[in-house]
Amino acid sequence: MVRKSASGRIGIADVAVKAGVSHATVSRVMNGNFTVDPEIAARVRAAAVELKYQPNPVGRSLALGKTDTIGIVVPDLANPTFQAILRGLSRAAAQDGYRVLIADSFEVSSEETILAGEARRRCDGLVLCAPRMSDAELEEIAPSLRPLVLINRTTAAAGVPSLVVDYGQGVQDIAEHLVELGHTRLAFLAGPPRSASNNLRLQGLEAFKAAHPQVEVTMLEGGSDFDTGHGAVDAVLESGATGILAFNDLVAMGLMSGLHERGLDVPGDISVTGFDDIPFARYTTPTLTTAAVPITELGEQAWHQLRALIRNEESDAPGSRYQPKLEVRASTGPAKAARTAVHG
Amino acid sequence: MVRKSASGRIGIADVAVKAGVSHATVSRVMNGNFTVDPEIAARVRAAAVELKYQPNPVGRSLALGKTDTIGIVVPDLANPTFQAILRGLSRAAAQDGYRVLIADSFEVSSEETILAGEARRRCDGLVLCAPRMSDAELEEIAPSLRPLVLINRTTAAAGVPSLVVDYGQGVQDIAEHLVELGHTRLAFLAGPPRSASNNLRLQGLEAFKAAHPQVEVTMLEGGSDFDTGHGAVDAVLESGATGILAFNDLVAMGLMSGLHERGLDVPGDISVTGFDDIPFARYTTPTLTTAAVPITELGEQAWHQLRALIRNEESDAPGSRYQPKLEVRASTGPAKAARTAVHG
DNA sequence: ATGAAAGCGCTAACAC
DNA sequence: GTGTTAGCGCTTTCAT
Repeated sequence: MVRKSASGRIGIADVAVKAGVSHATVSRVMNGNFTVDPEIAARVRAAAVELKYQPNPVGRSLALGKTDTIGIVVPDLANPTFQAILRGLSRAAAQDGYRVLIADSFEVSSEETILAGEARRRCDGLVLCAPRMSDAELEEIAPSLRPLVLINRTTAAAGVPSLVVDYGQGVQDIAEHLVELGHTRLAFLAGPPRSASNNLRLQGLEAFKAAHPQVEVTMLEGGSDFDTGHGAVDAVLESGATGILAFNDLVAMGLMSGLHERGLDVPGDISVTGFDDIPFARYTTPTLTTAAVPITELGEQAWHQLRALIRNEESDAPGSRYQPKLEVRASTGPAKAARTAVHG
Repeated sequence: MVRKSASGRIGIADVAVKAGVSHATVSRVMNGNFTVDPEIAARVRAAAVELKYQPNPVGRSLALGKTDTIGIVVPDLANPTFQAILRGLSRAAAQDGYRVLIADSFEVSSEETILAGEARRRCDGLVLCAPRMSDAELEEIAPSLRPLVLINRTTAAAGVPSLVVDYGQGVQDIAEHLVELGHTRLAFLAGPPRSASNNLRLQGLEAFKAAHPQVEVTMLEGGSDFDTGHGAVDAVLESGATGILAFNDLVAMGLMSGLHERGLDVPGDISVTGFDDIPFARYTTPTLTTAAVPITELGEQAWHQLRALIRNEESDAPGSRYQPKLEVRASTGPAKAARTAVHG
């Protein structure tokens, strides 16, 4: 029995009526099933075009058990790193006909769990970006979120690949670079406390300190944006360090700006380094020494991993590690005679 | 008849079985229907918790005819302007329990129509961000996309509010500022050709030229990123202009960087202005004179408009106009004695 | 107050 | 080859 669609919108039933066939046939035609008589198929297609019929994805999703949508949960959509990941992910997924649903947790780790679950139920898979939740919680919810890909975080839960940038190694490379320039007093302007990538940087610094006991490394609290860097000038000067490793490029830029306002020269008085190599980094004055992370590619790879899981294929690289690449530019230079700490 | 859910996942039927009630009752409880006996309701809730049951949003969407999701179509997710709009939109929508589905058209205007339609069918409403398509096409498809909100674009189609930034006025304010500083030869480093906001800027410049016939305004082709600005140094110098209006802050930063490399001083030799007032603008060297656009707020307002349409309420402000605010910083200064055009 | 049943729009197994 | 029918998981009349 064929009824006309009840709602206002054009449904498969309307096309069926117009073409004088059953809605099953319409469905077949719309899905390219070749067992349909060419003549009838043409009639159906004509009716569909005339009525501007487009299958309702919700009905389709319910019947097929898939949504052709993936979700991504990020701690902060304002952060350029996550924007870049989102961009890479969205572009790659789009090429395979998948859309992306975004969920911003605004750095509230308790919210993350809820958001992730909700997003996952609407989608065929999930990318969890540098989640702020604890290892225990992550491991507990991970199975229920699969297919799941982790970025900048790992978990003991099975079948959950993760893509992580080796921030630890990157920080060590930067520190080595500063030491080679003669710096013996360094300071690290840290990122958000719960950030996994910040922890990796801290671990890297520990390794560095162990290898270079003669170098003094001061730890300063921070954040991930310009203002953090700009506001850290006092603390930086107080530390007496001549080589500053900022959490990321944004922080470095804010810091350089603040130092400039104080009449200090970079790298003449102080060398500053960033992290990420965002496009801005090569246009700052001076241009910024940093560690390049192929961050958009990370988003793209996340999709490839997720796609493999969704298709139930063997993942070719279950968990990849990305090595940042040191980019030496103009914000770092030889250490000048040791500065004395400035107090106040 | 109550059957257990067929698929692997926990469904409403499983909870019904466990609680010894019909799934209708479970549905009532899950939706806070108070006609259910408190004792039974408690039993159902307990069963739901124990089974970790969460209603399937797809089934819900099909039954309710709504998805609690909105879509946003942007021409380029890499553009900070659209990122900011997305952020504002996402944050505001999340507060009302709505999620955001993104569709990036990658500046391909033919793709926009398809993407918009697809996104719309999965969502309860759509935000179309500075679409590149023609007025005719926009007007034609707009009705089928409603509830629809336009950003930086208007249409004759009925019931489609739009939020537009008055880029024309902003550009005029900047140009006036440069004239007051004594500049008589200006150049505009344009944005993407199909960009509506670029057209608005061009219109603003026409108005400016009409009001200031004595001022020479050179038009230069451009784009919307750093590289555009950086690569425009030759053209800028060739123009002989002393006051350069860059399409946006990114272009301005690229240009300043390029000028710096040539040993030219900003604003000593040339004044440079941006547009948007992205956070970076106050940290460049020199700090950037620009026109501030409350772009995140724009995304937020887009949601409020869309929400009103979805709820079928009267929109309180059917189509708002945002005035950019001139921010004078250090990248603009008095014109020095007229430079002669540099050739080659 | 609760269960049975219809229906949201679609796909797919099953008959013919 | 095509129509009939039974779901997909949920909400919501309509009976009781």
